[in-house]
Amino acid sequence: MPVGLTSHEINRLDKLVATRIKIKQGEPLFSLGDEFTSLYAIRTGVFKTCLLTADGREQVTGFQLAGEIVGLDGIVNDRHNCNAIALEDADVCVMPFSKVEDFSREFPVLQHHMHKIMSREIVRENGVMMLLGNMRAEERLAAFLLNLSQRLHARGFSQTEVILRMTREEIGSYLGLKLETISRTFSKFNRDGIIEVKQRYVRIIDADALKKLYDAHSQACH
Amino acid sequence: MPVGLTSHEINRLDKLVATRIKIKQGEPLFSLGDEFTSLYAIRTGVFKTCLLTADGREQVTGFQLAGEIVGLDGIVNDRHNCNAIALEDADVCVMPFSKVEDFSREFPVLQHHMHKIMSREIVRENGVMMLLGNMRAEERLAAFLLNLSQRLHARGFSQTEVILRMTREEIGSYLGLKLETISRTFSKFNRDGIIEVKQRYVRIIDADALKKLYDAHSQACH
DNA sequence: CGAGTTCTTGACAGTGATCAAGCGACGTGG
DNA sequence: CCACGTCGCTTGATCACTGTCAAGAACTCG
Repeated sequence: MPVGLTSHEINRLDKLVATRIKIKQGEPLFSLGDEFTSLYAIRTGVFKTCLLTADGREQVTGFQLAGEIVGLDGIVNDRHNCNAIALEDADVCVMPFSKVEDFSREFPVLQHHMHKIMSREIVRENGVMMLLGNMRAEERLAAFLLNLSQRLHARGFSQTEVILRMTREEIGSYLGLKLETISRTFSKFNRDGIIEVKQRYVRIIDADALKKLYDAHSQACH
Repeated sequence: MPVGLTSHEINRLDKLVATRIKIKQGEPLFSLGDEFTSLYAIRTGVFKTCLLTADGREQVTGFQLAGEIVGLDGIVNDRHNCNAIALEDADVCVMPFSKVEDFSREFPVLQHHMHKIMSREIVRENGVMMLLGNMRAEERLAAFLLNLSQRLHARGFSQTEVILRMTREEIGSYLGLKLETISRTFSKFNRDGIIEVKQRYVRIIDADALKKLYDAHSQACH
C-alpha cells in the first residue's frame, strides 16, 4: 500500500481490503475463465500463476509472495486469463476492482501506485523473456535463486537459506526447462560448492558465483 | 481511445494527444535509462521494444503496430526499462503521463481503458512466456505469423500478405531462436506449401496448417 | 556499380529433452 | 509405530533440436 495518506484516508482505504479469505495448499485462488471481479493481495503464503495447455501441461508464469498482487491478468477481458494456485496455505485480501478504480480516482497516490504495480509486472515479464530467450540452464536457475532469495530477504527471511515451496517441475516450467534439468543443475551447483541443496531446502553458499553465472550471458562474448 | 464520451470531453482529451513527433527508421523513440515522462501512441509505423545485454546482443520483447501504446515499462521506476526503436519511419502521439493520470481521474472510461491496456500487455507477455517455454521452433514461428497477420488484418491490411518490417535476427530474438533457425523454418514452410516467402515478403497460403502447428503443443501429447 | 547488410544453406557440435530406473521423503491407515 | 503407497527427486544413457561456424547469394542503398 502506498504511503503519504492521512489517517482518515487510511481508514477509508481499509474498507478496500476488508475481505480476507484463506486458500488451502493446492487450491486455486482463481482459475482461467473465471469472471474477473477482484484483485488479490497476498498476506501470507506463496502462489503460482500458470497457463494450462489442452493436454494438461502447464506454463508457470510467475511465483507470488506475500505482499504481491495477483489478478491483473483479468482486467483486459473481464475474465481471468490464468490459474492462481496456492503452493502453501495462504491468506489473501480480496479487493473488488471496481472499488480499486473508485478509490484510485479519489486518491492520486493510490492511482499512481496501481500503475506502478502493473508496470512492475510488465517489467518483470520482460526479464523473464530475456531469461527464456537468451540464457542457458545454469544462468536461468542462478537468476531464479537470486531473485527468490532477494524477495524473501526483503520480507525478513534469511537471504541464504530458502525453503522452496514449488516442485522441480514447477521451477522448470517457469524457466522453460524440464524437471530433470533443474535437478541436474541443482546437483551441479551443489558439487561446485555454490549452494547446498537437499530436496526443498537450499542454502546459498556463494552468491557471487551465482551472480557471475547470471551475468555470464552479458560478459561471455565480451 | 475509449468510446462513450461527449464531444466536449473528446475536445478536452484531444489536448492529451496534441503533441506528435516523427521518428525515422532505426531511430529510438526512447532508450533504456531515459527519464520516463510520457506514453506514446503509435499513429503510423512499426516499433520494436528490446533489452540490450552488456555485449550488445538484444532481446526483442515485442513488436508494436499503429494504434498500440509503448512506454508502459517506464512507469514503475520513472525511467524507461527498454529501448523502443522504429523499424520504419513512424509518427507518434506523445501523451505526458501526468496528464494521462489527471484525465484518468476525471474520466472513468479512460481510467478503465488504461487499466485494460496494461492488463493486455501483461496477458500478451504471458503468451510469449508460453511460447518461449513450451513451443518448438516451428510452433513459435507459426504463432508469430498468425499473430502478426491478425493484427495487420485488424488494421485494414491483407490477412494473407505481409511485408515484414523486421529482420530474421529480430524475429529470432523475439522468439528465442537464432536467425538461421528462422530462415530455415521459413524455407521449410515454403517447401511445405504453407507460406510463400521471399525475403521480407510473406504470403500465407495455408493458415490452417499454421494453426495446427500452433496448437500442436497442446494436442501432440493427446 | 560497388559496398555493406541481410538472407540462405550446409556441416557439425552441444545443450537440454527424453526415456528409464531407482531412491527418498512423506502421509495414511492398519 | 511401522508398512506401504504415492509423489517428488536424482541420476544415467541416448537422442533430437537448435546453435555455431562458414561460405556464398541476394538484395539495398549510396
